[in-house]
Amino acid sequence: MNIASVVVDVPAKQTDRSFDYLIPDEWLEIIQPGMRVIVPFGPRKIQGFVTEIKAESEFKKLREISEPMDLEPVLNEELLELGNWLTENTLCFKIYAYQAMLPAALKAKYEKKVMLSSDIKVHELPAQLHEVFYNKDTITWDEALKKGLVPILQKEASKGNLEVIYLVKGKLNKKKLKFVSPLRSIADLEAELNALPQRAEKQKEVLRYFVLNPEPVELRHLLADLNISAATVKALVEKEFLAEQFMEVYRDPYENRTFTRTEPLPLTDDQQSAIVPILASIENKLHEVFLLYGVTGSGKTEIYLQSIQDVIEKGREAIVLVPEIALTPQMVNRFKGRFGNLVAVLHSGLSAGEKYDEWRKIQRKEVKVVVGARSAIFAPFENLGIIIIDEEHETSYKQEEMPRYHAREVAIERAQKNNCPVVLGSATPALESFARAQKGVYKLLSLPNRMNKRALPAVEIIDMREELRAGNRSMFSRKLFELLKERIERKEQTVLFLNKRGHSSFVMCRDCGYVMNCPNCDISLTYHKVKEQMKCHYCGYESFVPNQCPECSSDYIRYFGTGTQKVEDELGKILPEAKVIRMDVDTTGKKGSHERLLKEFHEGKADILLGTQMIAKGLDFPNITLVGVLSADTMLHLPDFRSSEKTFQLLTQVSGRAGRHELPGEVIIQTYTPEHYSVELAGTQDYDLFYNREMMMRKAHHYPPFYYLALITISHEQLMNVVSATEKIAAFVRSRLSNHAVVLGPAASPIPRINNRYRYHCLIKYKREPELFKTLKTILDQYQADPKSGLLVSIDVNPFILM
DNA sequence: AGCACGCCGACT
DNA sequence: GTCGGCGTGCTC
Repeated sequence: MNIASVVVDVPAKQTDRSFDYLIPDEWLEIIQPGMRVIVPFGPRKIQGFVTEIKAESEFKKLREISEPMDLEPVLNEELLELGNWLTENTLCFKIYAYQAMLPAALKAKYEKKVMLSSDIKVHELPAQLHEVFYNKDTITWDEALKKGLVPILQKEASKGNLEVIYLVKGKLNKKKLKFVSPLRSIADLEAELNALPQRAEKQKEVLRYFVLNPEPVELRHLLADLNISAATVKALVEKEFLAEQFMEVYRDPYENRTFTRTEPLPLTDDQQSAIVPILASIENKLHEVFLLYGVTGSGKTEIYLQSIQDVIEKGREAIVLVPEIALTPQMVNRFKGRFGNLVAVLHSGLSAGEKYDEWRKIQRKEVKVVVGARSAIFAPFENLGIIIIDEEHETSYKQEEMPRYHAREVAIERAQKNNCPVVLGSATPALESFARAQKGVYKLLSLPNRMNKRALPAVEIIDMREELRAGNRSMFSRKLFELLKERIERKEQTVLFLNKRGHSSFVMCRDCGYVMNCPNCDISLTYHKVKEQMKCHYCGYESFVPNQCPECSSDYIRYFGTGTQKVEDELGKILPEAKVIRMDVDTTGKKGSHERLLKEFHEGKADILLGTQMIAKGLDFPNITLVGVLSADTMLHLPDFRSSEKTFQLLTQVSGRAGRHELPGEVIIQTYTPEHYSVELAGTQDYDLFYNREMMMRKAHHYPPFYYLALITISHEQLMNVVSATEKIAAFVRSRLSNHAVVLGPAASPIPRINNRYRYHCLIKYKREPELFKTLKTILDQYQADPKSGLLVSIDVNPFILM
């Protein structure tokens, strides 16, 4: 058993398999499946994952593993297997699957260097190189490139005077601090204390400290607490009374915060009947998927908490997924408050190092619960007792890069392997989920009432066309304006929600209708006020803001669309006395600013919170009594079969922000299409009716949940080439699938060109096609193996964005 | 992905 | 005759 199968860190068709290596004797007992290793691969050294240990290999001329990168496996057996599942189900390279399961800090970085050969002295090299190798024996390849030294270095390398070496960086990246601890017994310390001369008062003080606190203490703290210098400690270390050592510490992002301990709350009858089946599933180690369908404010979180409590008591572990934007301090507090330091938190606001530390806590089994965004589904627990996905309908659970997985599917796969339940919670379940619950694939648990029977807020839908007809050209309806004023007088708070997606501010000429487009992509440029320029969201192209129309030279060229800044400006005009906090990508870019702004609002430092998507969730402040949605229908007309569903969900979520506490809430939804069922039914908050209506639409148009989808996108610099390639691919797919499947295309992608590459796609709608994955794999094999054609083919199984 | 190997055009 | 262009194919 001295051969390791290794998946190497080279994302390419030809290397998407394992390579066998000999394990050197010194590592024989150490190297295990799931560890990262450094291996020679051709002329360089790269990172790889050991997937298997075996006794024999087909391949004869095996090379040796250079060294392990971990002391213990970073992927356990279950995760290694999950990697295979991910690879097969999302059609990605194996290496991508493994990388997706680990914190970014564990991803290898490579460095190429030129090193002086051991038997060579600097003066034996050409004079030109004397300076660069003066008192060091390596230089980086980058430096050599910059200084134009590559040719001469290569010449010396061929003579054997220099060597090109490849380093794999990013081994253990733990934060270590210097600690001091006593090396002798307390009695010895006391003896020394008495033996020390009078003038060694400082040393005595240190000894006295350790007599009282014999545990290791961080050097920095010791020095500060006793007001002594490092020299004092050093003297005692030299006399071998104390020892210095480096110990791993965690960068704890929540270090300076205290969490108020909470106890389980008594459950309402509804909650009680919902939690019973979950607890039974935990008790019997049964894999079941529950859809916890509960209106906003119905107390889903308490069910999560008490289920987790039960899991922990049974010695098992829990994963809680929360959408990134809902992963607020409030949310974290609820879990930390209940389970204290048994909780690890993983979200994008953490630095790479902090994320790695949280992950280490999981790996070292120091925590029992992980709360995190999508990728937390890969937490390296070994004895999962429950997986909870809150707001399960959120589209952010689908990863849009490789591997294009959906956290819900991964959760179900992991839960199956761990014989534990999955709880999907939502007030507005994804249609797919609710349909499965209807069919009995998932078990439906309902919480139809808000806690303490508090009423859902009253929702009023305002027809903005009427406003226009009545001569109101502002973006605030008369009703909303009136209520806003009222709230300010009553010192109550308002949340204004701007649905910006798809309608970011663009520049348009009012005379000729000219819209400023990106020269590389077929999409309009977005106006950025901060930098006072136009920017392309897809390729990063930047341009100045025109003050004259390039087409007709009109001066009436203005930015259009309602960005948050614009709303803020207008608010300043019509309600100058209102204090507004704006939350969007511009104001929350800096780390911690999101939290700070919410805190300020919570403390009542503003009357109005104005924002986009990011304020739709988790906001639970007692003083919010009015919610205004400025334009409900901005994303209704996107080329996306889920746009109605998304609109309904978003409006329902936003409405739920109002009146969650004692004060009753009011909601104003402004729209240009009040008759659209997703707007209308969001007004009455009638999910069931919406579900029925939307299901009819989906059935009629052959969309999920009636059909599965797979999207093939092909791009090339030449339009002709994309079209013909897409035609070929579509024809091939048609020939291989049954006639129950619908193959649409070739069709231009909704964004027909990105970065000067034309994009065409082919959409497959199917129910049961055993040959489909094989077919898709064949397509990928053919085009990925042939990069010189210039064609890029990407496949998204169950796409969420059809662009 | 790198990188080496290899087979054709313009230079010391 | 060689230096170097980047097409082709391999990496255990």
